[in-house]
Amino acid sequence: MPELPEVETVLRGLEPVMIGQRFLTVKPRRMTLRFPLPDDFAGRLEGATVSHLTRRAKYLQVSLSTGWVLVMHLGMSGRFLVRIGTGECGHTLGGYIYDTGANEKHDHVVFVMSGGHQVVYNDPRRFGFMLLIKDSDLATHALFRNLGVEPLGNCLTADYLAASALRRRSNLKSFLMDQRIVAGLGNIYVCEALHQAGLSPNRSVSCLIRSSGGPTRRAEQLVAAIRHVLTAAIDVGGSTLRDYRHPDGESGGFQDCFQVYNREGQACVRIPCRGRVKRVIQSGRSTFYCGGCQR
DNA sequence: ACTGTACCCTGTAGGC
DNA sequence: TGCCTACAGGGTACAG
Repeated sequence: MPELPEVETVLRGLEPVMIGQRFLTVKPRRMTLRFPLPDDFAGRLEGATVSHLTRRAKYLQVSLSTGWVLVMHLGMSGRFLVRIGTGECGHTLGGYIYDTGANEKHDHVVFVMSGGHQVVYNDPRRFGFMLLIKDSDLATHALFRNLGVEPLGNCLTADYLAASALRRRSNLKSFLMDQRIVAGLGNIYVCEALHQAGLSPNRSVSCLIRSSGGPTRRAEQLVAAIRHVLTAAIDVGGSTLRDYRHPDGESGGFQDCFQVYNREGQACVRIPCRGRVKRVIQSGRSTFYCGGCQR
């Protein structure tokens, strides 16, 4: 579900209700999501104060006063909802203040914050998970150790893409989906970035490398396209498909900007391209692209 | 070492 | 209406 722009939007929605606040009560309504919740999950969070929130790839990291970090991943269908709560006794004062359409049956974890909000984790498919990792172990933890560069950071360059492509023989789609290369891209934004760059998802990654070993113009275009697509998506609060919502219940807007994703059979929007959007399966996932302008 | 497949789980859309 | 299949934003354990 959530790719980088959606996780970034969730982060921004949670910051105002979590930063500087204590966990008063933590109520796991189910002990296992994708993995079991950490031992004594509630006990280790209750009383701790949130110092700050960060995002790495598609992970949310909530840093605590205790030196631990609550690491959360939303999987395919995870979402956070914010309710106005009473705090100490955990009774809901106003119920859902926003009509989000969420099914309460899938509210798996409730964080009651000292500021008077309840942060509810809802996840029908339960592919999401939560972990507690020591701050000092974060960088070397198996989840983060092998992650590639942040696509919106300074490390994503045409040189980096070309160098990463040297050791590989896959196509561009699989290459960009690989979190060890670029961390945070998913199916939607890879499809959109490749369309923006005018590159076919079937093309070999070797097209990024010059014979001298340096980056090609295609590599430059790809970097610019990734940045552009992600930035535009974050600006409108990510994409809302099916059940994804912001913590405040609002929908994202980027689904209205899709050029190829979910548009199989429709006309390419690029002018003067007259191609139609195709859907193919690559590595078991749908790829949408225009056979006309993506070469 | 790399690449593709099956799988975790639930909900929804579309065909009949 | 119901039943069936295919498919969904992710990541991992395997087999080849």
